[in-house]
Amino acid sequence: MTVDREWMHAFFDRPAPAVAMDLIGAEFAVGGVGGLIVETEAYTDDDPASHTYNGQTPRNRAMFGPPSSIYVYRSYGIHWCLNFVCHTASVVLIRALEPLSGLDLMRQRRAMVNPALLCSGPGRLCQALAITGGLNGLSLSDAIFSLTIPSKPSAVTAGLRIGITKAADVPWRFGIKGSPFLSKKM
DNA sequence: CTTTGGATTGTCT
DNA sequence: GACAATCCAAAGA
Repeated sequence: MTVDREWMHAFFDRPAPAVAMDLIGAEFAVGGVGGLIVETEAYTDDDPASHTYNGQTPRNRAMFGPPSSIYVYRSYGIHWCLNFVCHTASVVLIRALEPLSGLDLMRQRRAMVNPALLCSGPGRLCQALAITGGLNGLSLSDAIFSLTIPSKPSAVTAGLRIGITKAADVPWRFGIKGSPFLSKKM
């Protein structure tokens, strides 16, 4: 257990783009509900598109937490978005999962049947996994979470981040090209 | 105190 | 493709 936590800390204590790339293909679940991470985005501390760009505030406080903790924020007043904290106030936004376990619960929470629509977007994924602001700041080593990094790296494609206006030219979106579970084609 | 603008999604045309 | 829904932190006055 201690080993797991330390390994996880080391994995996340690196620049966000590297972590974002290595998370593709990882298996992530909350309370046994989850799947394979197929899409991520990186935000760094000196990134104009990042919530940390203007320093620490009450909202982004969790982004300054230890590596392997999580940052959850509300988007457009409606949705929640999940981030994994990396080195120095940089984070990885989890944008899409390929559902593997707990499909029935996901369908119930999302009021959707099509598996391609259950977790294909940051807001959808949080709804399917029941992630809310109440989990903000928790550690991924907490018992309700499970995260398994594959021994073999996946074939990862990089592209431009989605839905932002600042620093929109940085290729820090990562994903599995051709996956039907992406929020948007790569 | 007031205004502004989203790291989105579902629905309608 | 266009747009409304709906919250609240951040910034400005």
